[in-house]
Amino acid sequence: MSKLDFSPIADTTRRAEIVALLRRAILTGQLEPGQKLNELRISEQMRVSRAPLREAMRELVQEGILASIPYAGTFVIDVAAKDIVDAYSLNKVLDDFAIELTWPQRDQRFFDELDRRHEAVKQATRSLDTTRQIEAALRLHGLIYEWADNSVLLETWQRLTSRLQMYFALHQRARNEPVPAEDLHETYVALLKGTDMRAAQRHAREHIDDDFEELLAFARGLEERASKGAERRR
Amino acid sequence: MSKLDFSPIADTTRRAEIVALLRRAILTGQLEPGQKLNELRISEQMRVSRAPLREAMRELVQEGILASIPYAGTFVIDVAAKDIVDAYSLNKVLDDFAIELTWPQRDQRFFDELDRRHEAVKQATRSLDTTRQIEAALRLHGLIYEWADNSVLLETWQRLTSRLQMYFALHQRARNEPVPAEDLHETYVALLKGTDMRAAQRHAREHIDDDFEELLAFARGLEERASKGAERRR
DNA sequence: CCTTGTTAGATTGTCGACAACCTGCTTATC
DNA sequence: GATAAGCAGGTTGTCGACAATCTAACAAGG
Repeated sequence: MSKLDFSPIADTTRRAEIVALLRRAILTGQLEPGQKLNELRISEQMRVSRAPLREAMRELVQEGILASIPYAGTFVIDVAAKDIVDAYSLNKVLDDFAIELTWPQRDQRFFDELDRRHEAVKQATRSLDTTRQIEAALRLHGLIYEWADNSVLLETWQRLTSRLQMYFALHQRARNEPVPAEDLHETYVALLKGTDMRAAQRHAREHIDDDFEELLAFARGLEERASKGAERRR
Repeated sequence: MSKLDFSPIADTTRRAEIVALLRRAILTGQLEPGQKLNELRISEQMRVSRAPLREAMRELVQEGILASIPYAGTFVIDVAAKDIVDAYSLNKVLDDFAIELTWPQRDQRFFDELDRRHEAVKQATRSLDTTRQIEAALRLHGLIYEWADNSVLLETWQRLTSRLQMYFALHQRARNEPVPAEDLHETYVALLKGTDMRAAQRHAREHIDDDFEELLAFARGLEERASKGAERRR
């Protein structure tokens, strides 16, 4: 009996690869909100028929980052200021819950992984690669969800994260300069290692509120652009 | 200028209809957990080609009630006891939040709608149609989410509800007798009309815990069947 | 000038057929 | 008899073509 246990091999369907490609394009902001996805054009670019592409798009619609209107087209979702407010306020509630569930389950492996991901954030920050920085920060943040041992909660957070990542990417793209925000994670990690759960929860809430103001101001700007930019869908 | 404003007309794609048909079959328990969906067979029964059927199935996979394994098939998700525990505990947290958001927005229209839905539950209970009873109860419960004015929260709850509905349907099917549970809703409605938000939240939590014990016991039974029932997938 | 009908082009939705893949059985080999 | 190779049937994944629908431009009529 071998000690080694293998993980399932990667999905080898075109569909899965298309999903990954499209998701990345959307979450990094390469595909802008409101933009229409032309099936024929994309399928030709990817050297793939429309069938797997369409199936991939259906998945992303359900994932909440694409929106489909029958016979009209499939579009990258529009980002309204209210959406960001909504997502953030729910995120706060979920954070609270995730910390509560994770708290009694913290062990050495948890702390190690926490450090590992924190390190990844620092490194990404140094590299000035904003996309990677966002991904790393979200991965750090996601640890409490992975550790909470509640599959429904984890899945819910991952859906929420897709949007948050999109919002952040747009934000970054608009500002076009990296954000430091390092020390915030420093205290976050420290509190998760500590003994005061309430303090950790409180910090998570406040931590969120910090970047929030800035992001929201940006969102209101987007809102104006979007209201008169319906014709951008082409 | 007419005062009447029209709502968007219904989706007329085959895909949308297939989604609705399949979802209903799953949520009412006509398609059992773990069961495999044969694309050719279903497409012939529905007199539809496989393309829209497959797209519909992709949507339901993302909705979390189907699971897909490449080149092996698409299956109705298995119901594990842990899933029910997870879904319920998250539901409690979301209820709390939904009540908090809805509370300051309650108005006459809210109370009217609350009564309307409560009445629908009573009527479904009298009719002994368990499926309709479940749907009515969930619709009553969903009002606080619709009123909370947080689209992300609403969407999250709807996803969660799909599963809860599936669990309930299985439960009912197994017991094969209707559940009264009327008075529980009576107090729930009364508290939502009252002035003590904390009391309403507390009741929502306890209300949930009530049916929960029973449902969980049932789930453990399912678990055993499922572990040796992988070959039921045909 | 405004409204309504028509038409052409482009795009999405659907179909039937083929290719890739998995599974179980049979057969061959030791 | 056990194991491995190979075949056959069935199912999923993908493709290219056709049908249904939408959009925008233009013409006709008031």
